[in-house]
Amino acid sequence: MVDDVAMDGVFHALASGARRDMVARLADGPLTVGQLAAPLDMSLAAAAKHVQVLERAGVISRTVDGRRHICRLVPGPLASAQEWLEFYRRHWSERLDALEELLAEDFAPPDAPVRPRPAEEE
Amino acid sequence: MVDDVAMDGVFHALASGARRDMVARLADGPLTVGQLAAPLDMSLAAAAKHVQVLERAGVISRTVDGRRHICRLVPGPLASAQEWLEFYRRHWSERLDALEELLAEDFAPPDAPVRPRPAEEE
DNA sequence: CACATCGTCAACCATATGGTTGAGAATACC
DNA sequence: GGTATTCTCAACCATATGGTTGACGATGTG
Repeated sequence: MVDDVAMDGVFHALASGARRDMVARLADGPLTVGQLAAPLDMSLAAAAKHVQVLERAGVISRTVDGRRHICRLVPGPLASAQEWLEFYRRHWSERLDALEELLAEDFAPPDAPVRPRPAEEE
Repeated sequence: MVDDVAMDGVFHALASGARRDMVARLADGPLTVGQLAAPLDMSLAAAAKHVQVLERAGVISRTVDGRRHICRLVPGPLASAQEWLEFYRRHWSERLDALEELLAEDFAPPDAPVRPRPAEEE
């Protein structure tokens, strides 16, 4: 199955706008490191590090073609992450309507009512 | 829709086994900070920090009941992450069969000429 | 009241992350 | 050959992360 550490890597790889942008554009086909870096507001070296993060997470693979490195999506890892979330989605839908009732009475501690969404900040 | 920074937070929140474990157990119903911390091999203070990360990402919310802090899942943010992945899943399925062929001939002969030129540029 | 429990907070430490620059290895082009 | 392009690598820096411990506020419980 999907070991825990690998999952860490995948989610961490996705925890950056720059890297998600790369994944998004990679979904339309392979791109070189330079092409991936182009639209990002950072040096090539910085972007290359992001590519490396994606690669180490297994989210992308690279093939070297002459002097350029061609990157492409690897479906598996992203699918694993998606499935992890999908699994818990069931619980949400199950709980979603029950949750309102639940909040009203079921879980209420013996001496204090629990309210939904107290909107507290900081 | 889902702003980029919020997405960063959600994926980062999920990029830790400890925090995913919390989410997993939270899917079965609300738990206190202490209950969330119990199975994890770290101090309560450390676990409380993880709870805080989840909370700031909007993945969970907390209500204070006396001296206990009760945490529950907030479906929205996780659903957003799931949808982000779901969107690109389409691209994967399109490319999935093409990829296998590509890999089959691209990797087989180590000294054969490098094959595909995906981006014909200058 | 005295005491245990739950959780936060602050200080501290080690390491990881995200960016920079400069140098250099390959490769392509003239 | 000489030069430009593509990308990696190493050094460096600032800040974030993930853990620790100790003290403390607030709340239950005897």
